[in-house]
Amino acid sequence: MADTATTRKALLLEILRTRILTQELLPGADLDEARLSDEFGLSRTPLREALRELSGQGYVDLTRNRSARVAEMSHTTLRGFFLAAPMIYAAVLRLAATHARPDQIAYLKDAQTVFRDALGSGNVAAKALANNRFHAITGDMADNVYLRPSFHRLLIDHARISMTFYDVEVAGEATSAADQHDAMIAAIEARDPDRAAALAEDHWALSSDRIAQFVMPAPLRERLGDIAPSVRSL
Amino acid sequence: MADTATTRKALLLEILRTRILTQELLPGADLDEARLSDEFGLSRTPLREALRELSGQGYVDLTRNRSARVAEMSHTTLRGFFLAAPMIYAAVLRLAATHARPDQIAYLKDAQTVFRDALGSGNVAAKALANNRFHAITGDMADNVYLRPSFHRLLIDHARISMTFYDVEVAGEATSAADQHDAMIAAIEARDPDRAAALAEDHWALSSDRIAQFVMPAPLRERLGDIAPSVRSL
DNA sequence: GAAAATTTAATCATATACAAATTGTATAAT
DNA sequence: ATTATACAATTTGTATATGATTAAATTTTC
Repeated sequence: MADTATTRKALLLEILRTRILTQELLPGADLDEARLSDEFGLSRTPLREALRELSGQGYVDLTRNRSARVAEMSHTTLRGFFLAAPMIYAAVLRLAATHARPDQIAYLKDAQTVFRDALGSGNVAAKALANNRFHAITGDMADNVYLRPSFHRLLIDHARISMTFYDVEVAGEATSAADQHDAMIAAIEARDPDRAAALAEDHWALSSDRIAQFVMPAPLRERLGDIAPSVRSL
Repeated sequence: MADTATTRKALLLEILRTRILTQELLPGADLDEARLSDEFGLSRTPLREALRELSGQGYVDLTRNRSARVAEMSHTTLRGFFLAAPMIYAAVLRLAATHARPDQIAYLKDAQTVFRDALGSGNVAAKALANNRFHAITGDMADNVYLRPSFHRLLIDHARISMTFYDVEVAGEATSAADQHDAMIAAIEARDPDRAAALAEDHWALSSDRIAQFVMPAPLRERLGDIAPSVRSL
C-alpha cells in the first residue's frame, strides 16, 4: 500500500493495522505504550488515542490499567465468524450492486489488479492484504453505516485467518477466488443485486471449505510400528 | 440507571451516551473539548480519549483538526436503518435464544420491569433508555463479536429515532411493544431460536410502521380560503 | 520450607504546557 | 462593491511531567 499517511499518527495507525492483519502481531500480543511510542517517535498521548481508535475498529482490546492487546481469536470467535459472515457479506454485496458509484468501481478494478499480481508473487501477506482491500471497497460501496462496522470486523479476522491457514497454497483455489472477484465486479457494474449476493455466498463457501480443510485435515494414517520410539513415548 | 461509574471518565462516557441517545445532544452537535473538560472537571487528555471511544461505538464522528460532533442522522441513514435493522435484529435474537445464560435472562427480566415502569411514567427519555437497555442485553446474549458493533449502532439510532418520532404517544402501541418483549423473553427462555427471530421481525415491523406514520402523516386537508393571507403569501 | 505481608519496580492514567492548524475578521487593493 | 491578503483569535494536536495502580520480588513470619 502507498504511503498515503501524512502525519506520524496516521502512519502508525496504518502500520499497526497492517501488522495485525498479517499476524506479524499475533492475537493477544502485548502492545506496550512506552515501547511503541519509542519505536514510532511519538509521545504516549497520541499513541493512546490511536489505540482507542483501533479498539473501536476491532483491531485491539482494551482493559483498564492493563496494556492494550491485539484482539483475540478463539475457537468461539471462529464459530461466530462462520455464522455471521455469509449473511453480512451477502447483504453488503447486494447493497454494493445497488449503490456503487463509477469511481468506486474503478477503485475496485484497481484493487483486483493488485490482487492478481499478489497471487503471482507467492507473498502470503501481500495476498491477504490485497484481498482485504478488495472487500473493504465493496463495503464502502454498500454505504450503510449499520453494516459497515460488523463487515470490517469480519474482514479483519478473515485476513488473520487467511494468514493462519492459507500459508500452504492449494493449487487452483486462489485463481478461482480471483475469478469470483471478477464476477463480482461484473455483477456490481451490471447493477444486479441478486447475482452479487449469490456470488458473495459462493465466495464465502469457498473460503470456509479451505479453512475447514486446514482445521480438520484428513488424519494421519500410520501404524504404530512406523513411528520412531522417541515420538511414541510422548 | 444506577451510577455504576467509578471514575470520572466512566461517568463522562455514561452521561455523554445518555445525552446522545435522548437527543439532549442533537445529531451534528458540536462537542467542544475545552467546554466539556470544564463541565466534567477533567483535563483534555482523558476527554479526548473518551471521544475516540465514543467514535468507535458510533456515537460521535471525528474529523482531523476539527471538533468532534454527535453522529449525524440524515434521510440516507434512515433508509439504511430500515434496510439493515430487520436482518441484524432477527439474527441477534436467534443467537440470543441459542446462547443465553440464566443470569442474562434474569437481567433481561429486570430490564423489562424497568421498561414497563417507564411506560407508565410518561417520560419519553426514560422509555427510550429502558427500551435501549432491554435490547442491548439481547445483544450481549447473542455473544457474537461480528454482529455486536452493527447491532449497537442500530440501537443508538433506534433510541434517537424514538425520541424524534415517539414523543406523541399512540394509544396501545407502547403496551403491545412491551407484550412483544415478554414474548421474546419466553422464546429465549424456551431456547426457541425460530420463534425468537420471528418475534424480532414483528417487533421491527411495529417500529417501522410507527415511524412511517410520523414521517409521512396524512396530509392536512384545508381549503385555500381557510389559510390566513400572510401565510398564503409565502 | 511454605505462606503471607511488605516493599519495589514497572506501567497505565491524568494534568499541564506548548506547538500547529484552522477559522474569522480587518484592511488594502482592484 | 468585491475580492485578496494578512493578522489575530480560537481550537485542536503533541510533548513532557507527575500521580495512581498493578504486578512482581523480596523479606519476614510461622
